[in-house]
Amino acid sequence: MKLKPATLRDVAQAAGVSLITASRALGNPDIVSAKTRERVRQAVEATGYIPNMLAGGLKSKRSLTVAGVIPALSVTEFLPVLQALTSDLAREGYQLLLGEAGYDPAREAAVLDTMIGRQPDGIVVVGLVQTQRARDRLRRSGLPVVEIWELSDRPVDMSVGFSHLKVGSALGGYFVSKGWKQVGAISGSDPRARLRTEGFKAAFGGHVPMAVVQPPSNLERGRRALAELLEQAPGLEAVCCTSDMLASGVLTEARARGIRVPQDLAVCGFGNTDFSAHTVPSITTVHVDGPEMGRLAARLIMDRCRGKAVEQSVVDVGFHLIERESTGGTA
Amino acid sequence: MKLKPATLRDVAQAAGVSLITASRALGNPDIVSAKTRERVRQAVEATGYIPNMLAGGLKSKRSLTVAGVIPALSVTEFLPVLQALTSDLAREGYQLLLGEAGYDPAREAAVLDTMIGRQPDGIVVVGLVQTQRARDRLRRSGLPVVEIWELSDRPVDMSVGFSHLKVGSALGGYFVSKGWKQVGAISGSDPRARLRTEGFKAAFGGHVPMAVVQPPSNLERGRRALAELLEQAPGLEAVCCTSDMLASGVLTEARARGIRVPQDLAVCGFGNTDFSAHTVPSITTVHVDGPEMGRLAARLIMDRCRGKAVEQSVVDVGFHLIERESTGGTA
DNA sequence: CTGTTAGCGCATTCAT
DNA sequence: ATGAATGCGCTAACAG
Repeated sequence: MKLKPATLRDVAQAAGVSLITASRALGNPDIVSAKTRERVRQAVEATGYIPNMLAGGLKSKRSLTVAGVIPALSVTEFLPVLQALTSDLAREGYQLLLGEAGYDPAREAAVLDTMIGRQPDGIVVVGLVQTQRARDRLRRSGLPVVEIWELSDRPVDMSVGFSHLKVGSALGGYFVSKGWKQVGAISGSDPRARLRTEGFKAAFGGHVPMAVVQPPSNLERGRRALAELLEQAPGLEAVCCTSDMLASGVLTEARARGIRVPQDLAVCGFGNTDFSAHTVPSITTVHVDGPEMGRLAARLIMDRCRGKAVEQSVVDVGFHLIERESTGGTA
Repeated sequence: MKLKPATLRDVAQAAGVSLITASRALGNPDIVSAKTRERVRQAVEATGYIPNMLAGGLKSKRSLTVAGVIPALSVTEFLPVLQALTSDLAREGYQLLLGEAGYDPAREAAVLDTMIGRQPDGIVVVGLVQTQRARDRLRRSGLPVVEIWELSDRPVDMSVGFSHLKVGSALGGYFVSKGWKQVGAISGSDPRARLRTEGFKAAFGGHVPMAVVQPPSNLERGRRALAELLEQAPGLEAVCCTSDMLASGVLTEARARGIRVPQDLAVCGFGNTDFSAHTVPSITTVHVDGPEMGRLAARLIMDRCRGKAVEQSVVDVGFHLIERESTGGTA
């Protein structure tokens, strides 16, 4: 046990080579003789050397770090994205620096600033960057930036996502095609959920009874929201929820009240969360490919780091509706 | 839009002071005259300066970064911990560097090495550090390390958690006190779930029909596990699951089969996940305080960074059983 | 293939 | 209260 952690100088000394040779043996092994490489390897082992990436990054301008900013960790719909991002980056030796923006523009701007200060090699933001100031500072940083989970016609840099408005329209169109008239919406309060709900309502001329759910969108609030909605609209035939968890709450509350789904009430969710196929009845929902978005974001950033020109800076990953029992489907 | 991001030198120039005065105006504002401070502030604004924390950290040995290593992001039981950790750290200006160990000792060791290399001011590991080599290297790094979510009698450094074995024993004792004889267990395959199941089985002399669920522990696998268990033990009276999601799957499968819970089959889960109180029937479970563990870990690390001696290096946060309808309770 | 020189951007000595 | 020098640990140039 040494008091001072070993530095590259110690390794070089132990291996009997110069500092830079040791550096190359580790970072660029091909341009060093096999013998030297081996001696350095042994010296590393002997000294317990762990490279100081702060120093390396300062000099080389590559910190092998990517910043990820997410509205809230508690919102499980973002987890698949985060996970794909983390593991794809890790595979290339990059580590994720995590920040929570808390659905608060000022907080987001502050988080992005501290991120930039840590000199990541790229930044992934879940959602669109909200303040103009933050957008400017991101641009000025010159870093690759990917806004994810939502599409922007004018992204800070790159964008990977899907249209929430179109998701809502698709659901609205589906409800219309089913012939339901007395419909309702249960919507999360965040901007993207609202956007989906807007799209849905538009299919019914914009006038639809609605319950808004403050975060977190959990089972309990889904139950309460249905209760609320039924007071507003006792003849409710079908309800569109902005998350599968809310839909699951609706199923639960309906069951507790003896309302049959889908015979008395049709229900749909959003997210194709893993449980949604296995509830009773299974939940009709919209699938979006979170892992794919994470992977794409990782790829775009890696490509940019390696100087590859990115052909497409806005990627629409789309979505698709999955019809299940909760709206009369068979799956 | 400048091509080169502004450095402290640019700020100093713009403010008409020396580099170090600018540095102090930002990092140590009290020891600088109010006038100077204001001029520097304006220069910062004008230049769009964002401090390079790699450089600052290299010199000052404080990176304002804490590493967090988690088995898998997809395991939702760890999210409350992560969230509390992230937000508590953010409040003090620290950012979380996230790593996934993937339930793989070699991977864990590798992740920890790259973490150490990034010179964090502390490291939080969910679970016990698995390899001796990693433990040694962590010790040698001299960094504050908190192992969380599990207790260790011989932690690398500090430990905040609870005894999984005792959780199992408590559940076993509870089942015994209810007079159930034909009991079964549905257990996740990770070491901690197994430990809880061991504790449970011990209360029944160790011989209990069991289904082991590979990750992820989701609703579907809970359903299948019950089906499996019922083949082994058709007379099953009560089943103990290592997560609420599995328990929820059991409820679902039971309902699909016309098995009444709790009359025909009692069920318990683990984690007091937010939905568990609101399913029908509500799920008897074990509550552990994830956020508290996250907060404690953050506090221990912050304290250590500030040179405060930590009085208690192993903290047992305990747990408690919450009796609900799925085992005949009333909540 | 290897070594020498010179910084990366900042904060910690010292000095004034 | 301010400033000048020095070096954190490493790598990109260039040389040999």
